[in-house]
Amino acid sequence: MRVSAKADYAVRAAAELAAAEEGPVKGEKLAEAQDIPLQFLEHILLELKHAGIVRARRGAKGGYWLARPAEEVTIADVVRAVEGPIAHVQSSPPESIEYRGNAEHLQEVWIAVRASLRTVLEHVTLADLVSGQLPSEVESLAAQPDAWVAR
Amino acid sequence: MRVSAKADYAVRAAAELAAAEEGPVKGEKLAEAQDIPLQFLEHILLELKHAGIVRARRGAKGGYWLARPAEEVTIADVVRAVEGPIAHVQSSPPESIEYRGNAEHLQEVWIAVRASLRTVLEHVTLADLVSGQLPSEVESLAAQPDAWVAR
DNA sequence: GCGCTCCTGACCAAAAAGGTCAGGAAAGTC
DNA sequence: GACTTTCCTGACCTTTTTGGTCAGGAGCGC
Repeated sequence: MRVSAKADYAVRAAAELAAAEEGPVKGEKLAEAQDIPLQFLEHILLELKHAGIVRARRGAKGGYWLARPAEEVTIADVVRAVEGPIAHVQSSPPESIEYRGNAEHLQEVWIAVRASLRTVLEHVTLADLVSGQLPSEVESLAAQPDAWVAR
Repeated sequence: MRVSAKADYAVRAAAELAAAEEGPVKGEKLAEAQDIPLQFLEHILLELKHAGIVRARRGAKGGYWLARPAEEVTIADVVRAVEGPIAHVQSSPPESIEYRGNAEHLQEVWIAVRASLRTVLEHVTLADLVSGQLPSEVESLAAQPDAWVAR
């Protein structure tokens, strides 16, 4: 139940692309802006490209840009591109697991876990992230003082 | 963002303990009931014991039982005992991370992610899980047909 | 043709995941 | 007190994941 460095880097780089003016941004610039090891970032950007989230051009004046408008790319899209499916249990999607005995209802719990993650990740777009105008459900989750304390 | 086998096993074993009549339950019985490798399960139960969730006694008539009533143990308690803190980012808690540039608001997003996980994991108790009577917020998350389809 | 920048695969070390094995230490029974 | 049962613990193991680095190739623009 943790967020990997790779996913964190991917979202941060995507945020930089979302905020960029028209035209390609060099990998090096992204790496500097977000303090990410360049060569590692390039692998991440390649995965984002393969997932159809980003486009790229080589050569002078080359760089990366978002394949779609920032309003249409969610954080879930970016995270899935680099980490794979969200909230799998033992490497299987929760809807395909069958529990026995007294754990029968555990499936519903994991489904609910995934659904709750989706309500955040699928509703925040890169445009929201850059502007700081998060959707109201997300805003209110983050607004609870409780949410900021460790347990 | 996945649930490990260990966490899944831990919750399932805890559910069996929650459902058991008064008195200790043998590790072997738990392993059979939930189809978990016995020796692996014993390590997990030991961690649950160290976390104060479970108690144990050795010898004939020995076994494991819940240290607290099943109504007072949440799934979050069990998951934290074996997986550590929920929703850390790059091994740090989200409240302690500072983001720069256009990713500044990413912290709020990760905080919201953690909060949303907590609304499920901290509100479902072992008693809820065994009875199938999940809290209404959780029930309604799992009731959306959408929640059951992969993305 | 030359420099720039992305693209790709190979490689690497450390940690985590998911177990297994062997033996010791308590608790109960005879 | 011996014996059985069951938990307790650490060592060990293999495979995968994580978080990178390195070296070279391929396309683009001038």
